[in-house]
Amino acid sequence: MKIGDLARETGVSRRLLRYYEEQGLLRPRRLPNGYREYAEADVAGVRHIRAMLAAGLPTAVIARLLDCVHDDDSERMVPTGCPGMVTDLRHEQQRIADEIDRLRTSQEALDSLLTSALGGNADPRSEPAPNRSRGQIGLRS
DNA sequence: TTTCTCACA
DNA sequence: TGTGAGAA
Repeated sequence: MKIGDLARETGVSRRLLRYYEEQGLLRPRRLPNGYREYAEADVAGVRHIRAMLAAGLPTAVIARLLDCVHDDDSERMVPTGCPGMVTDLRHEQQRIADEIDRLRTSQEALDSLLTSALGGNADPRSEPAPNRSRGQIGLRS
């Protein structure tokens, strides 16, 4: 199938499908006219890519893990297991945990600043944010 | 319709 | 990570 067909079947834009190829996530063969020719299995492949991206995995890792999963009867992505797969996933798990720690530290610093700014108000996150939308888009009439 | 590339958020 | 535009 051509790129437009795959885009229609998966709901992923043609532009994004080309981007996935560029990142090594899809390997369509080429027709003599240069057009990409995708296999039926690429429909599931795109679903797997979306699922892994949603799990926070970077494309470089997804490229390695893509051959380590398959679909069960109900189109659920299940790992088949590859050497290094668990290591990769654990590493990503740790990276995300570190990122959460970093964000929590930022949040605490901002909470502290806001607490000072509000003069000791109990919960710095309870104060409504200032309304910056007035006089901007969407209000013409 | 599709390709590729550059620029950008 | 993902998009838009432009030229072929």
